Amino acid sequence: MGISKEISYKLEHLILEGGLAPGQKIPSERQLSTKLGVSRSVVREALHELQARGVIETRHGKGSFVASIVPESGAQGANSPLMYLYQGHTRTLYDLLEVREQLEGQAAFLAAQRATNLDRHRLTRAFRALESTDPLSNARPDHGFHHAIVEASHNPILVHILSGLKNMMLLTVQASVSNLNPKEDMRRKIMGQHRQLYEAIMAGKPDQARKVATAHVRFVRQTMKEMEKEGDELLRIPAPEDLADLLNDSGSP
Amino acid sequence: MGISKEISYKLEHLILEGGLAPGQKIPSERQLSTKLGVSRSVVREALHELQARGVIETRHGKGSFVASIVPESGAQGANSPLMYLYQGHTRTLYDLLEVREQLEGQAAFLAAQRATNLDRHRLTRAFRALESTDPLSNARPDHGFHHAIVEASHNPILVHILSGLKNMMLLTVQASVSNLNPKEDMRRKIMGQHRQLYEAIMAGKPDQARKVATAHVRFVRQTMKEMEKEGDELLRIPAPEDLADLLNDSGSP
DNA sequence: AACCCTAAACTGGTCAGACCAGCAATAAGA
DNA sequence: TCTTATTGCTGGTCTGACCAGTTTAGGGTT
Repeated sequence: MGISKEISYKLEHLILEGGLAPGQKIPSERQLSTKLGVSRSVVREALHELQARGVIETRHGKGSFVASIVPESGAQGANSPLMYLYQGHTRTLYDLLEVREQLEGQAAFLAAQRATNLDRHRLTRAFRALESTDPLSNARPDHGFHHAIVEASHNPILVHILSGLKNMMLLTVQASVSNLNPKEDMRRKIMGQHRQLYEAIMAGKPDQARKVATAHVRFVRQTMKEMEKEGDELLRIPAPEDLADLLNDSGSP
Repeated sequence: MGISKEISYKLEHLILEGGLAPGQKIPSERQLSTKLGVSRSVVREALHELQARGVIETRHGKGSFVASIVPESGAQGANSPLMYLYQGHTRTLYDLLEVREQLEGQAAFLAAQRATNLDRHRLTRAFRALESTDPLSNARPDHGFHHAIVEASHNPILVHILSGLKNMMLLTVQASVSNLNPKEDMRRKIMGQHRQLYEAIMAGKPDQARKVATAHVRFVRQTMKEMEKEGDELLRIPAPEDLADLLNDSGSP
């Protein structure tokens, strides 16, 4: 394997094994290059890879630091390959919701079929919390409600995938949810959908639960699509159109 | 933002937006550097980042290629938390197929909607390969066929999730498919389902495609109720070297 | 003509040294 | 003492060279 990979592997291993604590500064590129006996290019690429994976953070003029392994979200889905891949891309949101539509539907279906008394109790509590929430900070209860449904499906695979997707959504367009709800009209509709979903599951009607759940996600996706007109210049980057032919003209013999 | 980040973002954006298909070769570093007006170092670091994220694969002397996220490379998907958790447990298979049922259905639906000519060509080739296969070694063509469908859906999230699930299935009960097919009766039924699925997608009938796909997975799940297999393989980790002191001795003034 | 082998001409991988830009501590001047 | 300019760190970019795999086109040889 390439030297670069070896270096990045060594560093990552060191960091993860506890040799370097989060927040700690790692040696400068020039120091590493001399000490490791490789060129600075190699060190840079290795660091760049670690940076891309979220292991370290680099600041111009200061140095590189071990990333503070972050927050409370837990290790499980946070550093999935999916995470790194798509966050920040607008279209990702639609892809995400396209998948979620099916999975939430299935989760609701199974939940209506297999929910135990404990599940129903949790679900009810989550639903009540959802009802008595001010429109602004309702990202958390919404998450809790859907999560309760998924767990009631008793399918751990489903739980994992959906929690991963949910995390990705939060990273991709965190603001969109809070942008969507404030409109009183929207909020009422979503509230109604949640209630329908809740009642279908509690009544043990799988097919209806699926129908309502998919419709709910589809509704969110469509209204979110309409809102896209405005808004996001945040991560916008010069038009990729002229890049396309650039890439194409080398593909054909 | 650094130039490097912009470049990697541009390329990633292009790839995800479908400008570059999986497996396709991207221009050489030198070409990119001149066309984009930056140095080769920057291009290298950008590519390196994409490589670290699994978006592209790079081979010495050949070039860089858009990663067709799957099979034998398996570096990142293999050690997903999910892997360790569930492999070997029988029930996992049902959970897996319960989820797959929905996702394959959605993939077929989207494929019937959005397949390009190139997609149709690939799909046809995969289907032909599936037809002319002896029952024994048909795990690979089956994988190829379904993978072609998913990629035709043009939803990278779907591609990733399904490829992950497929890997898990392979680990969980790899032999099951080849145990299922040898029965001539089964094989013919599955063959018919594949043909129906193929034709629905090629004819551009989304709803029918979804129906057939979900029915197919459900059929497999139901007829697969007596399998139990093994599958144990882990990634070994090379011996870590003691450059810990190397890193430590630069931390103190 | 068909074959094999070698010599370019690609590709990515590494190296060296230079210069620019952000940052921080220190020395110089008020 | 306070302010300012210098100096010396840091990462970021550029250049041009060379090494190492891969492919391909020629040029023999049979």
